[in-house]
Amino acid sequence: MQVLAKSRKEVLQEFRTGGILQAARAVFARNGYTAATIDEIAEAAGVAKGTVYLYFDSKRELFLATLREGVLELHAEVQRDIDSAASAAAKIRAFIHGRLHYCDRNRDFFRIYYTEFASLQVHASDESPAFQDLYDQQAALLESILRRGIRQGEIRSCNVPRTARLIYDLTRAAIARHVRDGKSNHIKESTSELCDFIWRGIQC
Amino acid sequence: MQVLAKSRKEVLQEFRTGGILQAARAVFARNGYTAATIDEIAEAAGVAKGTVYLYFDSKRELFLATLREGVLELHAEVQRDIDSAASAAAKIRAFIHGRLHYCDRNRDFFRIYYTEFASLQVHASDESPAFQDLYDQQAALLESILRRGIRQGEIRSCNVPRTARLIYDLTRAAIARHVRDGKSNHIKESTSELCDFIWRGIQC
DNA sequence: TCGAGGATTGACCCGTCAGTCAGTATTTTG
DNA sequence: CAAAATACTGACTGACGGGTCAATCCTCGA
Repeated sequence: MQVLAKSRKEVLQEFRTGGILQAARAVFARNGYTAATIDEIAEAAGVAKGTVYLYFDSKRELFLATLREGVLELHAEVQRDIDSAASAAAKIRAFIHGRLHYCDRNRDFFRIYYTEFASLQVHASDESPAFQDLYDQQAALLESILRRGIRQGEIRSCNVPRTARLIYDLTRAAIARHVRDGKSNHIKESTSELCDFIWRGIQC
Repeated sequence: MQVLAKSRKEVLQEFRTGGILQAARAVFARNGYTAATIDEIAEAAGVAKGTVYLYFDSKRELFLATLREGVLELHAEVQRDIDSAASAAAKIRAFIHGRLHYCDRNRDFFRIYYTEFASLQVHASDESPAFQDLYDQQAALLESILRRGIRQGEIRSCNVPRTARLIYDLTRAAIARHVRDGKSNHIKESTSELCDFIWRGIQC
């Protein structure tokens, strides 16, 4: 019964962890990190406060776990979309559309992601490096798309890291508006408009 | 002596208010709203905690006053720059350059502005409307520049409000990188690169 | 110089909440 | 079924910090 017992324990572990993470995501998204309380998260998850601390060491760690979970899932999904696109233009479109699509389905996650990203930009902190790496990795992804596009004559020569950042920033801002305005339709249109802007600029 | 007495009081009022605002700006920028304490701000301003409450009703109000002061000054400066530019391209450049220039000189302000903007985007709050108006007013400024450019054949037809937002977002993101990376030079270059991106896109 | 009125101070009050842990419930094992 | 192990609970603690206010300090006119 050793194997089964262990499996049962694992299942329970996963069940609780998942439930708490889901509750935390909602509460953090609604109130922001500071205003959210462990009591509220515990209640939302249907467990006692103490139980939360059986699965996560601290409020901060719970928050970071919530963030990390979403970021990893987002990145994996977007990566898939990009890989199945051919041209640089299509890959950039996949980058934008994949993100919009994921965040539209996971608005709570995006709220956390967005504010945390902003404060990370501005306040150096201890756990910054870990997330900075995740972000940089995404920027690097865009950079390689751009470089390939330039090499193949699809994209004009430009400062690649800087341009990658601009596209990344534009995408984030576009998602913010989407999430804020609450329209879950029009994702395709938003993507097209944004791609058009990035591609052609505003010049006549 | 009525007039003089009043004037003296006013001078003192202004002196204290200014000192506290300045200290608050630095402390809020360094620690963020929640982690900042009134004790720390009071110490930085060289007054006792109670004195802070003689000039501002609450922590939140002090924060908002700090933010408002900067936003108004920024907007006034940028407005001047835009007014003295002729073409749409020059006005957009003035919009970007003016902001970069101001925030580069007032980095503490920008840190506050940036994080607050992000959380405003995501969490509806009581005092949102007042600041939302300020932001919208800036977006409207950009919109009228765009419309004029389109009318005069300088800019191609596009979704004006959306495009204005994109330019606004790009500018903010560019400043964030500047402030984060700490280079106070290269403002002109950054402006040019950004204008180029907005104008021509990345297409070959 | 005196004292009235205003400005300033900082010790204190009090609500909040992250984190703890002794006790209870549930499951497993022998 | 008893007892050991494991999971869970929620009342409690201690730190923290926003906000207060009685006491003190200054300034200035008489």
